[in-house]
Amino acid sequence: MKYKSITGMRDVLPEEQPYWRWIEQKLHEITQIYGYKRIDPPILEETSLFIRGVGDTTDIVEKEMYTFNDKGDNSVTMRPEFTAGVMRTYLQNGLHMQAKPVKLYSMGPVFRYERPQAGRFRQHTQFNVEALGEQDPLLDLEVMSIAWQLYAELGFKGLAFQLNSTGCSKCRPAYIETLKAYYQEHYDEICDDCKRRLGKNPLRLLDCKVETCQPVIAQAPVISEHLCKECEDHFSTLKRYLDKTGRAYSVNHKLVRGLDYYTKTVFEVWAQGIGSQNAMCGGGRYDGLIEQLGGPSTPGIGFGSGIERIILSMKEQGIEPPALKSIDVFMAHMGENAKDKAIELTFALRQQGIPALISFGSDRSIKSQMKEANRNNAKYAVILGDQEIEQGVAAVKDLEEGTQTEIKMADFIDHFTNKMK
RNA sequence: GUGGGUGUAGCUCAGUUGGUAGAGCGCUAGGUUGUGGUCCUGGUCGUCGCGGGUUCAAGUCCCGUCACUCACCCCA
Repeated sequence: MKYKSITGMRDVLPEEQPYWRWIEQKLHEITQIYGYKRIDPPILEETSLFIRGVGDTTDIVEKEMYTFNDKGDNSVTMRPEFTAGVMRTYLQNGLHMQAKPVKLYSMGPVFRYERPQAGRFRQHTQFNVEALGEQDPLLDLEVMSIAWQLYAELGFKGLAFQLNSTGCSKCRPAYIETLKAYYQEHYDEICDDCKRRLGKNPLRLLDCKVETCQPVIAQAPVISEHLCKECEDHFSTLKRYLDKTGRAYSVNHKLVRGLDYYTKTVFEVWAQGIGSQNAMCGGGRYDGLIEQLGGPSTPGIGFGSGIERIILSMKEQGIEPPALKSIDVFMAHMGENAKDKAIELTFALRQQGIPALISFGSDRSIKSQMKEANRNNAKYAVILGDQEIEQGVAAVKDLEEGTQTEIKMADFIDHFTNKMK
């Protein structure tokens, strides 16, 4: 075999399509219930949009982007996430002039050049929900609830949010200084990765999985105790709203996010079956992002959810999607006259919206044609041979019951259209 | 970028102390005269990831390389 897929790129085979179909359908349904409208930004954007939007010191920007120069010598990048692109189209198309909040969702592929592993691919599919122009924690509740309701309706049990607040530009810098000072005191006790994080991304210190770092993390200052009044109020109100609506959550002081734009609320939903990549969705508030991108100061909140991860977890938990439409009629035939008639009838059925297959070739045994009907899970097999043509009938076998009857040719289409109603 | 594991038919895998390939599933044809799902029988399918080395002889040992996979990093 000469060609194979590129590392980290995955084929979605027919067997998996029912999962996709189902998730997409639920997503469209539920976003509509909450009044969110679909928006599709392009995959390719100016590279600087992501550098500015995601943060120039993040891993995503530093080493994971699919960036190249196009034929006009412009640096372009295949989106590594949705939010920056959605913000760009929000500003470019004047959505920020509309009544607030502006509530949007998207779905499509995103690209990150990472080493693939369970639940992590270089191309994966996200759906993304964004709500802009409102600082009320009610909006946090609403956005989080979309994820909640979607997973619940897909059949996930025991859902719970991981929840934290990462403060804002007023209170976070002071907390980070406190955290750094604490870690300086314990410098000899922490792992090499943490020594690096201390300089580059101190919030991630809390997230380290190395055994020897755990005692240090356990005693570390907790951000939710260092929030300003505004952030504190926001956080406690959100928790109250979550309680009120029965959304389970656990406050996770270690939950921090890798993108620079998050403020106040951050959350994830965890799931089983996706290896160590346990977040099925992740998101939070980004009250400074739009201004950062050159727009008017506008609060916002959103999340992304990886569809491949949802599917992995569904499989792990034995959640089956509804089957796609199955075949109703399989048309078997013997002889040229019968084949001509079979073609006519098959296409007439299809015209009526009845799923129908017809056997290919001309000299196949009835036996093998019946096997094919069975393999395709057809409900009925229609058998046409010289006898039937002569008598002006079609033999119809019910493959579930095993019974067989003859239908007059003149009644054939009506017979099936009535049956399939 | 770092570390562990694995690479044999379309799929899941077996291959014993080195002697030049097997099973199940699938696909296909049959089990008498035009009928499926169970059962039985036959058939189809492999440069044993790739390159080099040791050997009379390598799927089996050694080296390299690539790919896949799991984990770290990071993230959906």
